[in-house]
Amino acid sequence: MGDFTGGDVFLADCPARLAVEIITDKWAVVTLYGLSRGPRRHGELLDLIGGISKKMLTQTLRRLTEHGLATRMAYAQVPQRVEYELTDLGKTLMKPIEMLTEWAELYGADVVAAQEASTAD
Amino acid sequence: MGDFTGGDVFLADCPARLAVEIITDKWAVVTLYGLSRGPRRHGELLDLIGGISKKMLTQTLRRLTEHGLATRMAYAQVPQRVEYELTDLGKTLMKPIEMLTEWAELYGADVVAAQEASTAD
DNA sequence: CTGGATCCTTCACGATACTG
DNA sequence: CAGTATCGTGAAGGATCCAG
Repeated sequence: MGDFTGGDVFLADCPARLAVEIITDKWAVVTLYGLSRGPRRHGELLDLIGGISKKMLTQTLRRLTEHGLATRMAYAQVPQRVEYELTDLGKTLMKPIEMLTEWAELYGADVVAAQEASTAD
Repeated sequence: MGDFTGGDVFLADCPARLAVEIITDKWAVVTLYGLSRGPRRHGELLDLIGGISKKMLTQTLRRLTEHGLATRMAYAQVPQRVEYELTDLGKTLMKPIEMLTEWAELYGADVVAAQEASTAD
């Protein structure tokens, strides 16, 4: 996403940009989370992740697969069965994500409080 | 990720959702990063973060401020001078973000490789 | 210099219907 | 059940001009 003429920070084209791209994807984190406990079928994820549409889930899963974070296994059955699973690479990403959720548990209330304080001004 | 015991829906309203919202914001992470080394002026950030528009930066900074992650200090000068700085709360978020950038440094190449492999199909 | 207000374009996303 | 295709809407985001 970027060629920048910026300075020394991480914005130029350092690899961190990549992580941001992956994480910034609206449904990626949630989907990864849905896969964190083992293989899941498309329909299972659909239920597990409330609020995501079939289209977005498919799209997100394909992207994760293309990035080598998940695998897609289709079983030739009727009815068709497709399972997604984290790759080893994908699993390595779960640790940073867990850090994030831990942060949210620790400081989420503070953020909400700040938000309300500024809204009620 | 504490709660997500069994058949729980991750998305429902667990605190992690908040972190996802903050992080998912396209420019938030980059902006936080720009502030991680100390107070920065609006214009400085604009240069530091290549590719961001003035509008988006303002908008992102306001949201960070509302969330209690940054402070805005305006000095009554001519020309006007406004500095943004991470709050203590904001600084706590930097650790998870650093985890992410570390991940990117470690595994970014793998992701790119996977991406190219799948694109070249 | 900072940042608000418009305008305008693009696209992300959901809903729906259809294929295998 | 899994995935694709199409369409429509609303939001995101850039460019530009204006104000303090």
